[in-house]
Order: sequence, then structure tokens, then C-alpha cells
Amino acid sequence: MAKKNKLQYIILGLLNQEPLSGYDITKAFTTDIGEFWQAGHSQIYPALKIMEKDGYITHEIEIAGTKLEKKIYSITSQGKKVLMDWLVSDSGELKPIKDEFILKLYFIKNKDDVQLQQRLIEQLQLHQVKLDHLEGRMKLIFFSEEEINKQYGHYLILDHAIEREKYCVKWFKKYLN
Amino acid sequence: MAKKNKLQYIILGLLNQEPLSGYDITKAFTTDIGEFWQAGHSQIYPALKIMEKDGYITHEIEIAGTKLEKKIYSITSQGKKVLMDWLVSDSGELKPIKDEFILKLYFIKNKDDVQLQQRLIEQLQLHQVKLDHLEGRMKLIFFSEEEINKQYGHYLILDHAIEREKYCVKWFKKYLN
DNA sequence: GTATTCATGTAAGACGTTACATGATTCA
DNA sequence: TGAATCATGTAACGTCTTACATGAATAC
Repeated sequence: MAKKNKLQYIILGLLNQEPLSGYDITKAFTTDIGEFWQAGHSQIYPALKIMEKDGYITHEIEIAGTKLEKKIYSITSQGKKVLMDWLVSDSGELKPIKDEFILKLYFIKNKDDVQLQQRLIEQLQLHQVKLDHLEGRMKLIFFSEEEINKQYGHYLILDHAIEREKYCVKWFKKYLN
Repeated sequence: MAKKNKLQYIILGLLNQEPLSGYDITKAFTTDIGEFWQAGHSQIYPALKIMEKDGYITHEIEIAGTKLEKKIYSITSQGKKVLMDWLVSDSGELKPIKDEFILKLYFIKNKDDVQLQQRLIEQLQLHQVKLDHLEGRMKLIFFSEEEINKQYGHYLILDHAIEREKYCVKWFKKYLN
């Protein structure tokens, strides 16, 4: 069954690749992972403490400059087991995508509502910008067959997101006058 | 800018159509609205109290049988204003869709991972079931041009969801061996 | 009479966001 | 020397889920 605490699995997944500081993990959420999951440092630092208490990770202090202390976290064998168990588990039900725009649409009853076209144009632009951004990322990261094979899952989700945004753009254009 | 408290807007949107009890509102989240937003009664009852305190709604007691009290809520003119302001407001940024399956995919590095095909099949089935369900709803609710024109926004989001699931099913099939 | 649905609420905890708070290092 | 970034943390608040809790009406 699908478990809670997704954030902890993401952190385990990242640390399974290489040891990182809380700051590094926070940064990861603004780039690659940020495309499909968001978390701020105020969520990450407490999570790291709990995970260490639970024995999934450990840390070593690294001094930068003369006294700035960096906590470099590594995954433990117990943490690896937890991560692997999650990766092979069923992902459970499909949850509804909570989208504010879709919500508003539900309450617009009239086909000729003056707001409708404006809202559709707004959304089309947002999805177009997102599509362009994702295609940029794809070109930047997956420039060769080798790169694709090295991070195949990441390649798949980028492709998935790009195709989704293409469909979105197409859908909005269909209903624009 | 996009505001918080989406639940309150949904409730206002529902009460703008007709007076309803908390129980009726809860039920609405298991059918139509449930396709794109979820909320339980433990969220709805406290929300109704706050909204009444804020002057957006009022209620009258209706007796069912001999003593079962039902609170029938109606939207006030102030509530209508709040709803309309929200409907015409910008929906803001596109937030990442938090999907557990996508998350797992990110950490599957190897193209030939034994788990990958299994996970893809699982997801394909979930999306196929969802697609069938949505198409059933579409046939059930929008059986005539008249019905489409009466609830045009609802028609749009159902069409949007169906097209999205079609794209999903297609995408998963593309990566299945 | 008993099971299901109708009907309303509270409590505890998990999860998430924004704001508050501090200090070191690096680059211009 | 001042701004941007590195680095780590807490507090307050808001949202959401699960469980607890009660009782009436209806259909079988």
C-alpha cells in the first residue's frame, strides 16, 4: 500500500545517490525534483532530524572556511532497505489533481460567459511557458543516448510531463474562439 | 492573486446553485466534484461554521421525521460577492502535480529494471479504469446539447479529464514492451 | 429488530507554507 | 564593504486525513 511521508522517501532517494547537506537537498527541490514535487527547507531540516533518529540516515560535520558547519548526510543500510521497499510497493489509488482553474470552470455555467475566454487564454499561456521550460530541460539534460540510459526514470518523467503539457496546450486551443 | 481556502469557494459555488445541508455538500464531494477535489465531512462542518461567522452563508433548521435537525445553508449577498471575486481572479502559478508513481520513476535509474514494467502496467490499468469511469459519467450527464449548455464548465472539465486520461493511457502503452 | 443511510459534530495528528531568526562565506 | 549566496534552524498557522463519537430515520 501507498505510505505517507513521501518527503522522507525523496530524501532517501537523493542520499542513495550521494551524501548531501540539508542545503543541497533543498536546492534539489528547486531544479529537477521541483518539476514534480516541492518542499522548502523548513520541512527538510526537521525531516532530516527525524530520519536520523529513526536510523535511516547519519551525518558528519564538514567545516567550510574557518567555522561554517555543514551537516553531510548519508543513507544507512536500514535507510536503503526502507527506500527499496517503497520503490517496489504499489502506488495505490489515483488521487484527484487539485487545480484551482478546473475548480473555477466547474462554476462557470454559461458557454458565453465573458470570463471564460479570458481564463482559457491565461491557462494556455501558463501551460505553453511550462512546455517550453520542460523542453529546454530535456535538451539540456538528455543530450545523448548515454545520458538517457544513466537516468532512465528521470527521462521518462520529463517525457511524460512534456507530452502532458502538449496535450494541455492542444486542449485549450480547441476551446478558444 | 490566487487565494487560499479553496474549500470555502467550492461550498459557496454549490450554495449559489441551491441551499444545501452539510451532509448534501459532503455527498457532492463523492460524485461530481470528487473527480477533481476531495474533502470529508470533518473538514466541511467546521468550514460551514466559519463561513457563517464571516457572514457568507446563513442557515435554517429543518426537521426531518419528528426530531432530526437538518441545517440548510444558503449563500448571502456578501457570500455571492466573495464567490464572484474569486471566479474572476487570476488562478496564479501552475503547481507541480504530486504523483507518487512519478516520484518512484525518478529513482529508477536502469532501463532494464525488473520493477519498471510492472509499475507501468499497474499505472496503465489505473488510468484505463479512470478513463472508462469518466466516459461513463460523460454519457450519463451530458446526453444532450441542452445539458451541455446548462453546465458548460462542468462539461469542459469532464472533457479535459477524459482527454488527459486518454493521453496517459497512450503514454504508458508507448513505454510497455 | 437490525442494517444502512441520514445527519452532525470533535480530536489528534500529519503535512505544508510563510514568516521569523541567525550567522558565515564568497564575489564584486 | 556590501550584496548575494551558503547554511541551519524554529514558530505559527493553515490544510487535510483518520479516528472517535452520537443519534435519528428508513428500508428490509
